[in-house]
This record gives sequence, C-alpha cells and structure tokens, in this order.
Amino acid sequence: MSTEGKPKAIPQATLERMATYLRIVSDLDNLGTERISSSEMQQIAGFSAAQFRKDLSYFGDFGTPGVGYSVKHLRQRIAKIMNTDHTHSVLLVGAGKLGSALAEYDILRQQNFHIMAIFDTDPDKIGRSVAGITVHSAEHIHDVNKCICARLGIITVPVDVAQQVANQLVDSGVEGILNFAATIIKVPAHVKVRYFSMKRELALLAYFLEHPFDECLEAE
Amino acid sequence: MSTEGKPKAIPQATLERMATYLRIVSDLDNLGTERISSSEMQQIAGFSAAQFRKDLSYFGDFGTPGVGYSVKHLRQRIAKIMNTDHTHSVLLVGAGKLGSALAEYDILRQQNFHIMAIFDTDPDKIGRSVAGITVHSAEHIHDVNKCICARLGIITVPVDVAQQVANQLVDSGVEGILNFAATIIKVPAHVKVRYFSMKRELALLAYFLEHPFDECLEAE
DNA sequence: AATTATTTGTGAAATAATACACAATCGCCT
DNA sequence: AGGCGATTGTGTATTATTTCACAAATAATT
Repeated sequence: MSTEGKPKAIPQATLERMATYLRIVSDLDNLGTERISSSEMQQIAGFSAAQFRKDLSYFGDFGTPGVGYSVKHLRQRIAKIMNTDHTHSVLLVGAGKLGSALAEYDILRQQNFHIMAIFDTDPDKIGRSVAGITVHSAEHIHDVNKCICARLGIITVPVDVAQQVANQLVDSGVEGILNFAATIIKVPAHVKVRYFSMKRELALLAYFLEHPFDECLEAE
Repeated sequence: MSTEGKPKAIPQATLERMATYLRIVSDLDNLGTERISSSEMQQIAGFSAAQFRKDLSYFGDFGTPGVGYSVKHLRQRIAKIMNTDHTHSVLLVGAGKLGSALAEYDILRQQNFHIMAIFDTDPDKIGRSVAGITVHSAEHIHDVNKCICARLGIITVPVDVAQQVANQLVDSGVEGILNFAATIIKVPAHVKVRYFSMKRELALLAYFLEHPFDECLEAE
C-alpha cells in the first residue's frame, strides 16, 4: 500500500512491541501456523489489532488486505528489522550465580545470540569453566574482543564494579549492554543500555498489590 | 504545597521511575547522604529534574523549596508508596538454573522480598534443596500457600508449562507475577504480570546497533 | 464481472506523557 | 526584618503515543 521505505522516527514503545511480535510469530511459525490476522495477534499478544497494524506500518507493508499476514514472511521481515536475522556475538561479564545461569539457561538454546566469552573480576573464578567456556580476567576484555568483535555485552557483576566493567566493554567496541547490576551506568551516546533489576520488578508488582485496578492493560 | 492526597491516575512510566528513584535514594541513604536536589537526581538517574519533581507531585509534597529533599524521608515515603516498607513473601516456581540463581543471587540479600517456597514440575527436582529451601511439587502450590499467604510469584519454568503454573499461582492467591518464561500468560484482571525475556532485551539492543541515534535518552 | 465479506494500512482525532516556565517557599546573610 | 539565591511544586504548552474510523485491497461467490 505504501510506496517506499520510511525513515521516520520509530516510537520506543513500538520497538519493544516489535520484539514481542517477533517472538510470537516465531513460535507460530515453529508450530506450523501459516497465516495470522491482526485481530488474532490481539488475542495472543494482548495489544490491540490497530496497535499491531500501526506498529508494522512504520516499517512498510507486511500483509494483504482481506487475508492477513503470512507468518513466515512476517517472521523474516521483523527479524531483519530487529537485526536478529543473523548471529550476534555476546560478551558476558560476571560468572556468578546469575551469569552462569544466563550462560546456560537461555542463550545457548535460543539461536542468534552466542556468548563467545565470559569474564570476571574475581580471581577465584578466572580460569574455571562455565557452560563450557573458560572464564577470563575482566582486564582482558579488550584483547579478547579483538578476535571476537562482539558488539553486545551482558553485565552480571556486583554494583561496585559495574561502571568499571561497562567502561571496559565500551572500550572493547561493545555498543549494546544488558545490565543486571542494580546501578545506572554512564556510557557514550552511541552505546545503548538496557536494565533489569529483580527488585525493581518486584517493587512494581508490590505497588499494584495495593492498586489492583490501575493500568490493567498492557501485556508484555 | 498541595493540600491533600491525590487519587489521580498515575502514569505507568512514573511508577517505573519511582522504583528507580527508590533504589537510588536507598543507596544514597546507605552511603550516609542526607540531602538531594532534583538536579542532583538528574545527574544520577538520567531523568530530567522536572520529570523527577513531576513524578513525585502525583503523590504529594516531598521536599522543601530552596533546600531539596531529605534522603531518609524520601526513602521512607517512596517505600511506602511502592508498598515495599514491609516484607513480602514470594513463591518461586521453577528450580532450574535460572530459578536457582534468582533464589540465591538477588533476593535473599536484598531485603523485603523473601522467597518462602520453591516449586517445580520436574519430579527429579522435587525434594531437593535449593538455596536452603526444599523444592515442592507444583501441584501443592495451593496447599503450601495456605500457610504462607504469598501474593507474589516468580515463574522460571519452560514455556509449555508456564500458563498452567500461572493458573495454579493465581488459584493459590497470588496477585502479582514476574514471568521469565517467554510466553504471554492469561490471568484474571486483578492479577498483574511483568515479563522478562533475555531474547527480547537482546533483540532490542541488536536493533539499536543498526540505529545508534534513535532514542538515546531514557535511562533506567 | 459484479457483489460481498474480510482485513489491511493510515490520516486524523483523542489521549497521554514530557518539558517548560515561573510563582511560592525556604534558609541564609546582612 | 528584609533581600537574595536556591529549589520545589505545578499549570500550561509541547510533544509523543494510541485509538479510531474508513478507504483501498483481496478472495470467494454467484
């Protein structure tokens, strides 16, 4: 329907939903589903059908009126948009309980994000093997990443060394950081940071325990 | 400055930031800092000073003009608002790598959220001990929670049993769920769900690798 | 080929969130 | 006691996002 690519500003919220759409269509594709309509997506994802269509419209045309969307096609297009149509190397810093769990739990099975090296600042952990990968000293992030050229990093170290580790990651060429340490880290403008804090999530849920009817919509 | 409590609708985004403010003032308090101004908060949190003041204004008056905010007072007030001024019992379902790591890593040290019971659907895991807590069968969630009365739950089971586990949690009285399984779960309207997916976060970071100058603001 | 039942894509309207700007307030200093 | 510099709290303006509503497009049917 539209004619050409649209270099408009994409709402942050749209991008977050795109990642969810991608997961859903990937699941549907793996299940063998061939078609999906925006109203079916509403059922599955919890966002409105119009929201779904509007989100996609920022990136061009995806479906065919009267029919819906090809799941396979949607998956390919969104994967390309999200830049997950190929493998990304990832550095993991922090070989503690959480870091080890992440290395084994999610990544190795879910394609396209490969943890290529693990680092730690704790001398006791250096040299040991986690999820089949040797743990290096965090001092060597720069050197090791010369070979790997990873642009993504995950921080699972204690708060007091998080900033230092972030600096080293950035220094080694990392441009996207997922930070599990409960502290805000300062990075150059070209580096994107996403945060996750268990306590923060639980605090939000605790709030809603006393305010059950605020904001019941919003799904993933 | 204002006269009375304000039962206005609180923006979701404000609540998310409130949780961050709470972490920051808690840290400052522990460090012995006594006062903070909104502009100092801007430095630390990355949100604008006006944003900080506006967010607080939804909940009443907190500071004194010309002086700033008492860190201790702010901490108490926000903790009360977020409902984290007392301990919450939490149920954890899924004693795999991630669940075990969460049980040990974050919660036990960070006060006010206590994992009181761990469950799993895998017979091999039932009866074993994780982080000093015996793993029960997920079938017994309802019974066990009769004693515990937890209103918060964490799901770290595989996607195919996530919905079933969610149902059992809700059935046992849980009203807030933190879901690490990569699937959207359906719950009654009074139950709040927060999602976390590693792949989703990494996909977003991957997007920004190719779009480094979109949305550089936004901190935690 | 025309008709109907669907469903997309999107401009415009409605809603929500953020940034701005400044009056009100406070502590300090003289 | 009054003036000054600093900082809050908030009404308003601005910007961003979501919702709505419908024309355009398609397949199926007759």
